[in-house]
Amino acid sequence: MKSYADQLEIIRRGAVEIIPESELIEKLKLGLPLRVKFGADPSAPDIHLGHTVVLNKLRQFQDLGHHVIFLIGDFTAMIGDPTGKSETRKPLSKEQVEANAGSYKEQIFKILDKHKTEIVYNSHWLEKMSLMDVFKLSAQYTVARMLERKDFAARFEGEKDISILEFLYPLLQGHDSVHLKADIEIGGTDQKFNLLMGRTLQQKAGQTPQVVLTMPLLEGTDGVQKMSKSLGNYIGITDPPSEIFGKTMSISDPLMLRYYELLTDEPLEEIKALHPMEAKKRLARRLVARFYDKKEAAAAEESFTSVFKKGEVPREVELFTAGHPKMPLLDLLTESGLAPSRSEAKRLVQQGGVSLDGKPITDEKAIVTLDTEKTIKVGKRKFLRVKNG
RNA sequence: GGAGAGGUAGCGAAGUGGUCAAACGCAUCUGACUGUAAAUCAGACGGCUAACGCCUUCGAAGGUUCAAAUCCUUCCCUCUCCA
Repeated sequence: MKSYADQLEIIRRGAVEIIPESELIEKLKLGLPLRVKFGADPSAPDIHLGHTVVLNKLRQFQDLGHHVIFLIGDFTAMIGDPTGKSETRKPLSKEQVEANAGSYKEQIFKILDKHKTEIVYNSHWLEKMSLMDVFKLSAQYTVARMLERKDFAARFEGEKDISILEFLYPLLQGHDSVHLKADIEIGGTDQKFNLLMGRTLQQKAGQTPQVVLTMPLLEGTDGVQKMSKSLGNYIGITDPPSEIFGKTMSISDPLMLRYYELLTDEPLEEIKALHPMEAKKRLARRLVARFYDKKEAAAAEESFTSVFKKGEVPREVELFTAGHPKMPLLDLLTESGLAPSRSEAKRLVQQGGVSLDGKPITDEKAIVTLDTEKTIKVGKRKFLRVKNG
């Protein structure tokens, strides 16, 4: 095992806060594997770059010889979002949770070391709690202190609803730490309050409180809001190489630097010296290589260059088989899923967003003859090959 | 339990009997310009129709009216103050 000072340096990189660092040092000095907890919400099984910020940190812990406990919050996911306002937190059935958890496992091992990861489900212990247990847990914290959480405070001020259940979530998450005897818990900065709850409850349970380590939230491709699937501003780690490459290329320059900072360990000064586009390509290559391999990365770059520099059609384009040899363009667009409705399809055509074999079509009444295979392009990056079945 | 305020399209927010498929802003989409960047400009932004137009939307269900997001009734939900 590395010296505690070396470990600390690695752990610090990218972290927003280590609470408190002195306790972390003490724990590291013991020279024993620490129990590093991370809780995941299984409602969104598609892992994106935002999640990888924390996963990378977990991987570092593994490489340093520590024990990672990957907690799947299946119990809370089955209850969902009590306010009913968030689309992303609908209650999930047991089957859905299981399916999501399965796909989670597949994905996290693109980053984590399978052999050094313990996966646990909080339903295993939360399900067994009696009402009395819940009462006892509730009695360990007060509403006043609960309102210290920024998000609660804001809603309280703004006269928005806060359900009682929402007060229970942090308590349950803290209780998970007690149950797992966590030494360290990692999470995004938005989780700070909940992570600290673990410390409080562990202390009351007579345990040495966990050290809290928060990582920054990664902004999505829009550069403003945090990356999330529901906002559609994400780059998924299971996205095809060309998508990862393309999405990365379309982020803004400042955002690119942010991604370098949080997703790589390259020195930023070096990156700033490059032409922004070169730097972006390098980032895109690195990301594809991380989730696939170098060969895919090179192929994605080549394809990107040919499509957007030379205006060619990408090599791999999905094929749609039409039912007729001759089809109105609008039907073709809607039936193939390129447009959600005829009105939308018409709009796209009228606005010059549709082209067939490289030729723009602005006549919304156009009929497409499918004697040979044709390629439709919609917008800047949607391609589809169509042929008559 | 009492008094009051409110629920409008993805979000925020106008609209209080017809001119409302519903102002405006944000987000989104398309085009131009570019480095598929940013900024900017132009346009679109419920569905169906070639089009006149038709159909479905303003918490839910009924009702009044030639006509309702707007008025009435009941219900559901949120917030504030009082108890």
